[in-house]
Amino acid sequence: VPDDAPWLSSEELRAWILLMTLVESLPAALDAQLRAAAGINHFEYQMLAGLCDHPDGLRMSDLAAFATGSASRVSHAMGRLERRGLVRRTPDPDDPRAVRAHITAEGRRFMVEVAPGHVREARRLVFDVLTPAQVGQLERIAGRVVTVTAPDVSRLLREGMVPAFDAG
Amino acid sequence: VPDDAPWLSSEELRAWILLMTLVESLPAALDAQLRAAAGINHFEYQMLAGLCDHPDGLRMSDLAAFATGSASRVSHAMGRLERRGLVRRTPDPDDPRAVRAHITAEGRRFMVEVAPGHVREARRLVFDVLTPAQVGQLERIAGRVVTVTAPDVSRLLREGMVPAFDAG
DNA sequence: AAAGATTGACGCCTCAATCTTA
DNA sequence: TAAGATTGAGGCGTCAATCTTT
Repeated sequence: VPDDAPWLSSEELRAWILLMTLVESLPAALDAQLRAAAGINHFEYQMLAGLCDHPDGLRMSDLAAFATGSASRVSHAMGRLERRGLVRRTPDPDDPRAVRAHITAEGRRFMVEVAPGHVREARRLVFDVLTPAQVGQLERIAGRVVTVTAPDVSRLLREGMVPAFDAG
Repeated sequence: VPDDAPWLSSEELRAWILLMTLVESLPAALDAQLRAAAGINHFEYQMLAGLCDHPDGLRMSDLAAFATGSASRVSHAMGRLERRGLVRRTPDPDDPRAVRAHITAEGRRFMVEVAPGHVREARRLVFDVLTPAQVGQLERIAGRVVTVTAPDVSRLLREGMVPAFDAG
């Protein structure tokens, strides 16, 4: 396998091992905090955060792109959140085939309660251990990789759809 | 919430969104490639890679630390791989309570076949889109975060236990 | 045919309970 | 009591099938 770079250099290998450890352990840590504090996982949090920023609701397919999940996954998760009264589904006014997802008043209260603890956890796990320069490097590195692993999200972000829960 | 930095700056937020997209999409992409090519997931691959580098086998608990998973997860995964003839379990010669996991000859042939495609995928998704400088930045950034999210792995790596499958 | 969405079966992982040996 | 490991139940996500509307 001559041209095709059969294996990684020792530097690449160290980076790879640490990256694999990161992508395995960081979601686990975020899930653990949210599960203990609020009984939801990080995917459900992202969905709620996205819905918080869209008072008119989001179509299920847009919510799926937004939270980086399949249509099926979003549908199942919406069912769980709906049972808890945190979200609501209505027909889409524009397209009769589509369904529009909304956050409820109770869901909003829930997020106001949960978000600060989650943000603290994000700081503790990531930003507190990085320098400002490293935060910039991380943004560019993750941006490059995501271009390949999640091109649709990459495009959404480049087009200015910035999904942020503003906690206030 | 004055002192406690209630939310993220816009730079931190961009980095966070991209990082979340990364940790969600990269494992999914690696799982997809391995599942299509070899019928295993990335966690099972990591276990097999670790066992490849240890001809005398590894205790289950060491294998768990190594692959960043719980004892239960490793036990279930070993059961699946054992059914396919890729690994073997023997009593540990030193500690009668412990179990030692080994890769079989068939498992070794399997990895020789599967590893190149997986490495190509790692290159395609990560290293091909990063500069050498960014690979170094990534190593340091991931190393910092992992210190918090997976301190045990961090310690193992610092102590020189470098788990690499050398493909040859 | 194809887009938007849902459903149920199956697979993997977590959690708590259990077993064995120290 | 605790360490090492296994087991089974239950939860979440994937996949394929399905339904409706265009």
